[in-house]
Amino acid sequence: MNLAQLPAGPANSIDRGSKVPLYHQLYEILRGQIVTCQWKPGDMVPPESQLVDQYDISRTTVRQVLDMLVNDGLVFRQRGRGTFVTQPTLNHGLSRILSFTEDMRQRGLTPGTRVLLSEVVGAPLEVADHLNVLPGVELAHLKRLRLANGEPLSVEDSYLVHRYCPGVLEHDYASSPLRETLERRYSLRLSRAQQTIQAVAAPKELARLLDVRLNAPMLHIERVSYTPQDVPVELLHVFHRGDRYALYNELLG
Amino acid sequence: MNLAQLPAGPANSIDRGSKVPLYHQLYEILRGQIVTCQWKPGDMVPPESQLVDQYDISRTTVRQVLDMLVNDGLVFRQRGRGTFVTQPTLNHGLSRILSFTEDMRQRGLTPGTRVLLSEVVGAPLEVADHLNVLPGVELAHLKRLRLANGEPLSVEDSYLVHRYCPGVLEHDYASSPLRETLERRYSLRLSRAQQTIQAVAAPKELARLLDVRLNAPMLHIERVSYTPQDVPVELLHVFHRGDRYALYNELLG
DNA sequence: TAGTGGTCTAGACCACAAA
DNA sequence: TTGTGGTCTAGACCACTAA
Repeated sequence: MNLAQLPAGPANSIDRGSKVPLYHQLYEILRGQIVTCQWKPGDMVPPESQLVDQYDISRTTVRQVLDMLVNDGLVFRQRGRGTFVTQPTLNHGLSRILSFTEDMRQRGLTPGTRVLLSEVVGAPLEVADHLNVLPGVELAHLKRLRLANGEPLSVEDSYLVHRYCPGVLEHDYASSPLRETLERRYSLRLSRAQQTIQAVAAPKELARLLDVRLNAPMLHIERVSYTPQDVPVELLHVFHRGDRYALYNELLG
Repeated sequence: MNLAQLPAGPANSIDRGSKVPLYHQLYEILRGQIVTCQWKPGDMVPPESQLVDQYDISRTTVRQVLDMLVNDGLVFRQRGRGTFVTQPTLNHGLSRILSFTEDMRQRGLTPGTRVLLSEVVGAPLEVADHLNVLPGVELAHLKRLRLANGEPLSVEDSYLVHRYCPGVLEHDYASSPLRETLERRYSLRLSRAQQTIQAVAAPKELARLLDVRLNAPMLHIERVSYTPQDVPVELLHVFHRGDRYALYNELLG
């Protein structure tokens, strides 16, 4: 059995007997084409008429799926021309959960990582609260220094509920994204997250790690990520150097 | 002619002869009911079947409109129960353009304002660039100190293209929101905005105004707002005290 | 059981872009 | 002219909620 031939990921055909709605199945299929880069930015998505024929689904349902992808920012439509895969957006970190690697690539920077700490700990009270577990429950704690073009940019402090991903710390997170391991090895997909963003002053340890003066301004993000079943899995604290990192997003009136 | 009887805002009936799509007309009508608080948070929106009858529009189209309102975060649906107006969300400042007043109300704080500066100036180079006008073009410049429960919280620096709203500075912005004046007096609706968010150190003047020490961490937001025709109207710089203000939002995987 | 939203179909006609 | 997406209709059957 070869994992590459049978990815745990999305199927590529519709199962009419399944209880999963057709539009949801088709959504997973098309989304899979895009996130795996089988359809690349700028590529035209098959026209609605072709999707209707190919999957034997009504145009209304096909359009519902495309609407979802448009909402996700994965594709855009042009009347008379077609539907196209979006160029990676500039909505840095404020609409989709990005790994540090993805974020840096989008900014045209080369990512680097140094693992500072990797240990299993009992959940501190405040962390337990965010992850909806009892204090003392085993958590995987991973602390990493992030570099952009070799320069220190951020410090990430990650707490994972260990029973959902036992042995998670045995992998190497200097080179491969944590989210990738969670998805591949533990089938843990983080589909949703809540975060707060604040400006804070760098304490001594952070200042030293990031090579800034004491009390330098930092962008602090606290994020809790959830599975599709709304189970909280990860509490993440990120501290970005204020002089080197900005968030960008778009608002509606 | 009484403005209260004939608001410039949305009509409340469908015009089948109009070139504006039905779904868009219905969207404006329903959205109007909500933003004017004729339908209040928690209220049930008329069931789809009733909207179908009332406006003589097919259910598919009615559902398309409700989908848009759901996407806007204005309503949510519950199968078997109905569709309801949302409680004002906690997505503070990261998905909809909020006035300071709205923002404070959502946080349960009492807003206050002191106008620091109000003048017409020639556009500086950097500002002109953001607003897509030539350097030197007349801009209305408004600088305000914002208070929460009487304590200094933020400083807002606003630049408006003066020819779109001549005389805008003659109104009183200590008590009424700028956006409200723009919409009522000048029919300028800000429907979209782009912003960047950064942590910065408080310079001397800001530190004095906000009663923090020099170089204290501040959350800096730079925002350009656009009309529905994509004309940039306002460049806004906001500086929030880092210890008293946080942003919150939700992400998708 | 009655009323709600959730899913899905098979059409129709239109506006726009490109050849 | 052809092919694309944009708008709209009139149904159908289902799943869930509440009385």
